[in-house]
Amino acid sequence: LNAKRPTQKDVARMAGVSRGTVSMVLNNRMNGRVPISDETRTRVFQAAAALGYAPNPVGQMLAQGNNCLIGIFTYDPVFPYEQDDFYFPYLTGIQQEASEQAYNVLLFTRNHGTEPHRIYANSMNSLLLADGCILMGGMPDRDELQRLYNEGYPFVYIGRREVPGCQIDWVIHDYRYGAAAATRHLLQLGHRHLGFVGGNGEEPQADKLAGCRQALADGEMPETSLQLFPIDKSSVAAQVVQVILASGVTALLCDDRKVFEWLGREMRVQGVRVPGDLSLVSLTTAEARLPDMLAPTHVQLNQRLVGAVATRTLIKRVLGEADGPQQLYLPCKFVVGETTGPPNR
Amino acid sequence: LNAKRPTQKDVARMAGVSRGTVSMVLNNRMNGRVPISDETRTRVFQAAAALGYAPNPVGQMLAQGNNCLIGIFTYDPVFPYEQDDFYFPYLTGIQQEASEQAYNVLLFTRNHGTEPHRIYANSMNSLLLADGCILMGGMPDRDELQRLYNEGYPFVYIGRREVPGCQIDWVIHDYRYGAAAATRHLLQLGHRHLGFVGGNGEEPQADKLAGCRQALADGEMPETSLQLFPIDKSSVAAQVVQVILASGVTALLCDDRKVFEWLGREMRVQGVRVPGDLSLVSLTTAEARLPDMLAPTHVQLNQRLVGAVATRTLIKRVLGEADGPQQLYLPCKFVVGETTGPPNR
DNA sequence: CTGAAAGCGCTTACAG
DNA sequence: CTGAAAGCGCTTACAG
Repeated sequence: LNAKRPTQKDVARMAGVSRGTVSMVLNNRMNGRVPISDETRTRVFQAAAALGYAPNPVGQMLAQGNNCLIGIFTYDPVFPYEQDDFYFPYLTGIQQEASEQAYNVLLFTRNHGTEPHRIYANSMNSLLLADGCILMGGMPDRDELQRLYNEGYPFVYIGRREVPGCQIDWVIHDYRYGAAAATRHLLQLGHRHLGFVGGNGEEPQADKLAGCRQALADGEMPETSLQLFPIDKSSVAAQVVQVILASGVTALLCDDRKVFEWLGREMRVQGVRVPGDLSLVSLTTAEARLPDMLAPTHVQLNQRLVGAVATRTLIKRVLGEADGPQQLYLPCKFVVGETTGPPNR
Repeated sequence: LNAKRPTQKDVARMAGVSRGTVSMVLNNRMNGRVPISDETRTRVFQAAAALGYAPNPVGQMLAQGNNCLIGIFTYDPVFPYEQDDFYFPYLTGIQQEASEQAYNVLLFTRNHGTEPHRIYANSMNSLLLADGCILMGGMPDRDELQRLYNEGYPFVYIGRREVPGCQIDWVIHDYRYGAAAATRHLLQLGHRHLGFVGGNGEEPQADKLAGCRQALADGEMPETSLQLFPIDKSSVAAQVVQVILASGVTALLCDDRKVFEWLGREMRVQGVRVPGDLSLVSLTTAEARLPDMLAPTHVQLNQRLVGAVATRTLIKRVLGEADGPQQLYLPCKFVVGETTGPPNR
């Protein structure tokens, strides 16, 4: 395509030195103890500038074996786009931390067309270009995680994930705390019969459920209950709302914002009043997006922080500075909005 | 750190073939016309699987000279975070297109601490790891763009940017069209004296201004005017609003969403009614974020599309399939909301 | 102070 | 059908 880029050899020839010297000068390294003469140095710099030379990073990477590259791989489709505002704050945190530690960030989008998205495309690890990788996504392939772990490839999962036989690194919000706080709030308002609506049965949801149950137990109230309403992709909102209404619960803990909004919309359609007829809590960050929406009572996450800490942890792991499995719970905050109130019945 | 990863040589040894053969088999390439025997192939595959071998992409990149990597570099700080929802839709579009074309995406965050963010860190092109790069950001360094262009490094700017002596590639919304539509709308409502509030004087703003002026000229109304209210980082909202009110304009075209929200907030503080006292238009996508906010009259962008088209253009350029400068205007849509109405005076 | 050589892990003509 | 060699562009001990 373009005229070939100038190479180290060109600079060396022009400056009248060897390639090794060019490398030393440009990287400001003096390998033996004796420094290179100022006169030689300026000759090299001038030649580099004259040629518009910049070292080919690929050559450097190969020779040094260190790429200064943090990968991001997600098991979720990047699309549908509605998830952007959930996914991207993590990315911001990752970028920030990577930037501070002088790493670039590599998004492994390459095989994202293939369904499902896999790390071992053609049965080979496709993550090797990065020194280590941040993994995300609701439903990872545990076998892949196990294999990755056994191969010694450095990675950190955003979200708690248990892999048989391995203690993988993860960073995650303390969903358990958040769910417990939400449950206490509902108990204080006078609710006794709570519902929990959730989708997949992955660890983050288990943590939330555990938090709810613990708060109920700690509350030591007589006659409290927690009913589960499992949903999946085939669930119909109208039916789910009917089932919930018929169940006698007066308040609903929603696994995440998506469930929260999905139910909220349907309730409005059916004329169910929130919080009059039913109190509603989102166990992840939710926002009042439309002008006529209530401010949600929700557990506010700090995705930026989680992303940054995951990156810090990963870099430590890459550098061999992490001893033992890193499994971190980061704080989240319970925020009382307008979607919860005293029970009506 | 970890036990060293198995290398091509290990596979070759185990399978009892040469390194070249391993390469041929694993890449499913038959360089001469004669295929490699099935028996040899399975031996190689088995050895690779047994060792958990995956080719080191850095080696491949160096040998092939093609990295399948699209870079993203922005002159804007990634932070403050408020810009996330403006910046990220572009990213989504880039990712999508890169994914479809089997490219990975590299975020050049590495020197993002240094102020200002530069491509030529240590006077050397830091973008070389990617085959080509998408550039973004409000206030690029034109000298860098010129140098990049002259070196033949493939890049596409998101946003029109003129560089002396070069015809660089860019992809951009048709702001001119959007601004013209907004202006026509205001004229139809009966406004005659319009204001334009804008910050930097970069090309996108010039396009918007040109659109406004053209619509005014085409309207052929007597006694219309367009007043400019330039602002910068030191501008105080309260003062700007005072100046605007005193100026006699009845409608305001805001260069972007940030200006729109900044003025909107201040007007509410001062009790200026929108659109009663003043009609307000945002010339980029704006949303009603708070429950008691009006639906904005605005020009709706399609950042995802722009990101995707920029990526497509860049890849063509990288592959040498682009002939001549690529300078594309993509459609945007004018949306009438609640912040515009007939003038009061 | 500087140069020649080996090596990083791969691919690709070129011989056999 | 397969192997030996050169080359991608760099860095890093090692000699001088």
